[in-house]
Amino acid sequence: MGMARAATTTDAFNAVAEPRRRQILDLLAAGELPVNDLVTRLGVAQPLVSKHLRVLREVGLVGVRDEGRQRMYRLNGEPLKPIYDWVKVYERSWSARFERLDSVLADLREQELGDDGSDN
Amino acid sequence: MGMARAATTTDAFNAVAEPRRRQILDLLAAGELPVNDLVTRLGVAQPLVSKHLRVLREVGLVGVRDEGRQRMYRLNGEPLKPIYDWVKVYERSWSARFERLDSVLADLREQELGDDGSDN
DNA sequence: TTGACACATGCCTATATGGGAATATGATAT
DNA sequence: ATATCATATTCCCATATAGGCATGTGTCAA
Repeated sequence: MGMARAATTTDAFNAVAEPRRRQILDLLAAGELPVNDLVTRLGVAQPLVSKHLRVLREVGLVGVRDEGRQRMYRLNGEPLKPIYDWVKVYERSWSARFERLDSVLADLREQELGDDGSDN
Repeated sequence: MGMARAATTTDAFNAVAEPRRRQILDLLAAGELPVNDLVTRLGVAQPLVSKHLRVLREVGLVGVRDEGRQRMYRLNGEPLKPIYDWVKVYERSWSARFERLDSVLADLREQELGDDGSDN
């Protein structure tokens, strides 16, 4: 009764963990594209692209529109918002913008710990 | 010779696809913690926490320090930067901040398409 | 109708889990 | 030395892929 890794269709986090799917989204960011264009630009087999698109569709990251025999895929970035919101908080851990503030806070913390009441 | 999903230790994208690991990072964001504190706060089995910590360590998202019989884990957010950088670009697809600009661009595009040279 | 084109789906395999249970490792206290 | 506490590792299982290949489905042209 073991559990495996969560499905790629569980949420955007799992969906975009796959590099190929991020590439697809990057390509769609410039505008609608039919599957074949994605196949050409990615240089991978068509069924594979279709499968990745299915995953992206199931988490709502892309939408489709029928146009003749082609299917035009378009980006829908909204499901990425939870990722952005979550990761944004951690920006302070690498950005130089926060370095000064962090060092000040660290100093305050040290001062507090070392403060034994004496005024020296 | 089939390929499976990339290892969770491949990069931060795969590592944080697991909700439990995001929880761990969230807890460590407040400061160093020993494994047992994480076990208590997460309410999951200790071996499971240790395994998640291993994954996080392998992608560099946490560091460890030995303190007696405890192992103090600390956050290192830097590996999250690629995620932030990638997802940041898509903010325009959901944020209201960009809605006006986008609608202007859409109008321009339509105008261009519909422009047949007549001035009506 | 027949054929070509654009996609989607089904089947198969090797791989990588997340979690449970038991056990191993390491440090501290007695 | 021994018991105990704190973590890590190992073995196991069911599940979920990503990719390759073959095939099904739907649309348009001749």
